[in-house]
Amino acid sequence: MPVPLYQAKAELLRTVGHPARIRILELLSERDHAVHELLEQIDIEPSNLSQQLAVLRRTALVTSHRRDGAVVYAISVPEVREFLLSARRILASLAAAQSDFEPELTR
Amino acid sequence: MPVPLYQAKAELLRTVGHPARIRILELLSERDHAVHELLEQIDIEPSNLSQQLAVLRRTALVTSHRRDGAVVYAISVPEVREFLLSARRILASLAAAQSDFEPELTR
DNA sequence: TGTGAATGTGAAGAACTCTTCACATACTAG
DNA sequence: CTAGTATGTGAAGAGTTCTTCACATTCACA
Repeated sequence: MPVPLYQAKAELLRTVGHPARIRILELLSERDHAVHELLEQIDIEPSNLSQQLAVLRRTALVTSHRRDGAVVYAISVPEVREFLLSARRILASLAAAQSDFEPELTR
Repeated sequence: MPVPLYQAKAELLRTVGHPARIRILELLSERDHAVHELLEQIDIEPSNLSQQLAVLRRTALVTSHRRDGAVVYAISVPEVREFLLSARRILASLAAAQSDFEPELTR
């Protein structure tokens, strides 16, 4: 096994592991968004959004370009969508496993 | 969209986003491992391994039970495997996208 | 029951990440 | 050119996560 792969994976996961950044990636995986459109959807300060976008740019998960005077962001690789779904499936599965026990635990 | 879902996803991703914990999950997704078997494969202190296992237990990603005097760990939900593959696919895709440009950049 | 190997825990400091704020830059329209 | 809106950056402090270390617990079995 290539040793630095764990590092790279860990970095990727930590990069995505932030509520605002997940929100951004989910919005972008529906369609490209201008920064001001993201701002309408996500409740954070403009400069904070900018910071989070910078983090995603640094890891090359998103790309940006200027269109009609606004900066438009896009997902750089389509695999991101499947990845987010995959995370959701784990959560669903964990939640299901927990609720199997809840009847016993809550009585 | 359910608001706390981003939180939960972010937490999950941050939990998995650690080299040792990824290594553990990959080993466990091949087959169950006793703690001392994990120790042979991963180069960290026993107590550190124990800490990382505790983190994974807390988020219910793994389960443990004692078998023949040793503590054996197992993946709790099978979706973890697909999730890790999914992460690898993004990395591969990002790497491919980068190397498309390398010829220009390195000359 | 006593010893040793295996596993786990708590606490502390180092290292890292987040948010915020003040300011910088970019571009558009008047 | 000038004002105004949109976007980005740097730096500081608060908060969080990691690693380490000393020690606790568990269990097998002599």
